[in-house]
Amino acid sequence: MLIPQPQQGTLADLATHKLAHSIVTGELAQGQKLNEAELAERFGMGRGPLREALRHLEGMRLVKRTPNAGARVVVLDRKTLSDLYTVREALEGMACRIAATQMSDDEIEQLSALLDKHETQIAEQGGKVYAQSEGDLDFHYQIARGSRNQMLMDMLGSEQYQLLRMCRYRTSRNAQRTKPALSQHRQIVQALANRDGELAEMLMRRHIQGAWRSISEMIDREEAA
Amino acid sequence: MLIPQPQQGTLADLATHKLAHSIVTGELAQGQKLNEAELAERFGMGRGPLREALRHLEGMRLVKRTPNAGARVVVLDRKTLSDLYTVREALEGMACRIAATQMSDDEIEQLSALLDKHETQIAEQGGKVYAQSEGDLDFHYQIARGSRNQMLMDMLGSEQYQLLRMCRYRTSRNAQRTKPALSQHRQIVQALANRDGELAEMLMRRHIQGAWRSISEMIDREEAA
DNA sequence: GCAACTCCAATTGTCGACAAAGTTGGCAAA
DNA sequence: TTTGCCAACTTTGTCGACAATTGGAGTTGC
Repeated sequence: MLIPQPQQGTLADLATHKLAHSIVTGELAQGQKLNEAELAERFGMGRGPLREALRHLEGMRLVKRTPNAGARVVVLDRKTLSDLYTVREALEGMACRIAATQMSDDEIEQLSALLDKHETQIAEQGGKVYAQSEGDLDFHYQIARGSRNQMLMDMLGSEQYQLLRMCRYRTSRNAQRTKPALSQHRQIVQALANRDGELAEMLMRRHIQGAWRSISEMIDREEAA
Repeated sequence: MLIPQPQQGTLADLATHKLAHSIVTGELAQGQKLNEAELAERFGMGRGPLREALRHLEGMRLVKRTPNAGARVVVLDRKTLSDLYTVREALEGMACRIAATQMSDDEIEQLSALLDKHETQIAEQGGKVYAQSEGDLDFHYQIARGSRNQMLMDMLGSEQYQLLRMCRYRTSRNAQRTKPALSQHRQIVQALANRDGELAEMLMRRHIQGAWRSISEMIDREEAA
């Protein structure tokens, strides 16, 4: 689970995690109004902690607040997603380049093993693309960790960037792209193993560009229907 | 002023801005404990809005909270700054590449005019490096705007990223680097005018690497003393 | 029939008070 | 003198109530 510590100290943090999860999984629809009193009751807490949670989620860009008019779940329109993937390309490309010089041989080996696991999962899957999607995030996060850059790790992984997971949940249903993605992942690991940072960055950027094209086409089809 | 709307609706937002400003300018020292009751009184508001503001600042990475132990101003140690500049290199490089194809001729012309203004400011300066520092941020933010990518703009400009301004305030006092920086800025504008995105990205990345080296050396000197 | 106005309910913003956790200082025993 | 424990104080976390603003329903006038 990539959502940070599900339970910890304060109610506000708990509410943050619950809400983030509900938003990411789509349990709370995009653009939906978030009623403070109702949510507070559902979580069994007062409105104070819940308001703090909303402020935190606002910082995460998962909700959008307008003064005196409450908070709404963010809507991932085409432009927002496009912007997101551009940022991702820049950040993950950088992470990959650094990881090539910073990761230990052991870590790269584990990354390779992770891909083996994905491969068997895909082979025996059925409709469990969801697992692959989460696994894909794992792969990318491991590389972010490999950069030894805490800010990159925060932005790409735990805290910031839940937007990406949200996007995944929406689009992973009919993702036909698992096999080419896996192949690209293997290429990236190979470049990392060769300690070729420039190549690794380039492969990662192309990988993300490809993912965006795939998602973009999917949105086109959805809009046509 | 790059801090977004100083006064707007709610007290919590107001407190957010005031606190952000105090932290960025160093009025609140790094690592300083933030006492809720005291701050609430100073701002003339209850603790509720102030707590929300702290949550927001936590999302901005300007304060660090530990449950049941309050919030402290973040400390910019060497590693954090290094990570920050790496992220900046990736994001601003990307912004610059896109801006080369997206900015209008008029915008590029204005950018060039901005640099002219900086040049005269530097010539007649004295010790007013501060103004140049803010001006430098302006330059970088204009390029972010040129990318037409709202997420990049948020990350590099208004909301997120006040960390950078904080760093600037700390290091701008004895910045000897204004002249080479201006020259690099001009090169970047030239690349933008030529619509050469790849070159513009490369120049921007080198520019930021140079800035980091300069700051890194400054930290070395400070640590030696 | 449509527009605009008014009033009302619902929702957000704010405050003060209480509960819980953490911190500090002093006191006693080794 | 040092060390460990205990108690009081400080600070954070939480709740309920009140004020202010908004959005909408209903009504009235044109």
